[in-house]
Amino acid sequence: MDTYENIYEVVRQVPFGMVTTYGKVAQLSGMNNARVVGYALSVLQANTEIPWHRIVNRKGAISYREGAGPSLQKTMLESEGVVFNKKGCINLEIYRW
DNA sequence: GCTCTGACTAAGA
DNA sequence: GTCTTAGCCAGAG
Repeated sequence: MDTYENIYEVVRQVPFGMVTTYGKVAQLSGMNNARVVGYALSVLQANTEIPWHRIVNRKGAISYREGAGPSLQKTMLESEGVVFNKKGCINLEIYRW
């Protein structure tokens, strides 16, 4: 459990209206493995306090099981003021934490 | 204890 | 810019 605790801690530090990448979280959490970060978020519950929707892949695109249902995450990010481009990707130049 | 899979990333083509 | 290959660590079988 302590393994993912670092990851959750990092994600929780992401400010409102910003996003970060799996690699960044992995590096900050000391995991150095983006896949584990994704796995850690996958075991999170919907009523969690962790802003998992602020985590995107390196392209800035939504990742919720590779296109399983990104509409929810996109909506939540838009509610925070995050803007998506035509490809449905976030401008990491602006919103990257 | 070994093998496969996985919300990924970096490097090469 | 996109596609492919290799690598990383942690769970599930």
